[in-house]
Amino acid sequence: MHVDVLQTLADPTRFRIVEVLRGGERAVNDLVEQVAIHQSGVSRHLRILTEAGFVQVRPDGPKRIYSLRPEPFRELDAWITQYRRLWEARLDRFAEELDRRQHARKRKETEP
Amino acid sequence: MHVDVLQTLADPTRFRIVEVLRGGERAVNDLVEQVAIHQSGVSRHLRILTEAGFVQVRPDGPKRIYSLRPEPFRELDAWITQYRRLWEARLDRFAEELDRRQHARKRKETEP
DNA sequence: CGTGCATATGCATATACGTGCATACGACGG
DNA sequence: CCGTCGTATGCACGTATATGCATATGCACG
Repeated sequence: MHVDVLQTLADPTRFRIVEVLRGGERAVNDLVEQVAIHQSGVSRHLRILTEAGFVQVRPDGPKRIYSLRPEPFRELDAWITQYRRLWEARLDRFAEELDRRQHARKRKETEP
Repeated sequence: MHVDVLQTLADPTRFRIVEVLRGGERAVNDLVEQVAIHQSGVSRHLRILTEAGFVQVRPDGPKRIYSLRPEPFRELDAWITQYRRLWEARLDRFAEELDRRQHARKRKETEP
């Protein structure tokens, strides 16, 4: 895995933004209301998140609608799998197989 | 989840240390050889990792043997589960159930 | 076109943090 | 005891980075 993914998420404000976006796509101003910092800051964080692959933008009139992208989360999930043996022992194989199936399926389905 | 976990991992040197420790317990000097910074820095990082719950120490003569602890990884894994729906859709429930079973097995969790 | 709303960017600042150096602390062997 | 090896800590420094303010850019509508 790559530390950049972690560094991107490690900032409290960006983390919050990501969590809000988990609830669905949002315009910049909607995010500003939830994060307690100035709008310029939010825009800059969104830039960073975009460059790191966490979010994508869709213009809607004068607004810009941001939403999450799966890749970095997937990467993180794949990485942490290597550490599952720390708390599993017996279920390890089972989990790995599940993981394999998920990756194999690769069904794309957008959200509820 | 809590950002501290991410912040702790977000430093390249600490990340490296964690990855090395995935291979098993190590004394401080063993780690120093692998991370390209001064020994004092490594000790400092180990302190941070300890306080964040990532590692534990075991004295061995004059040496100190560090090893990984599962909790923060578990926490991270639990958090990322919320985002699995970004790339899965149907297997989500299955994964959750597996997760539940894992948690049920090891019900032991409190610390300093 | 000009006005207003939504978002991005340049500049300046403060603060946090990783790092090295020197040194202190602790354990063990002679 | 005394010295040495292994590790932790105080101090000083440089740098990265998050933030606010002011302003630029972009888009819609009258």
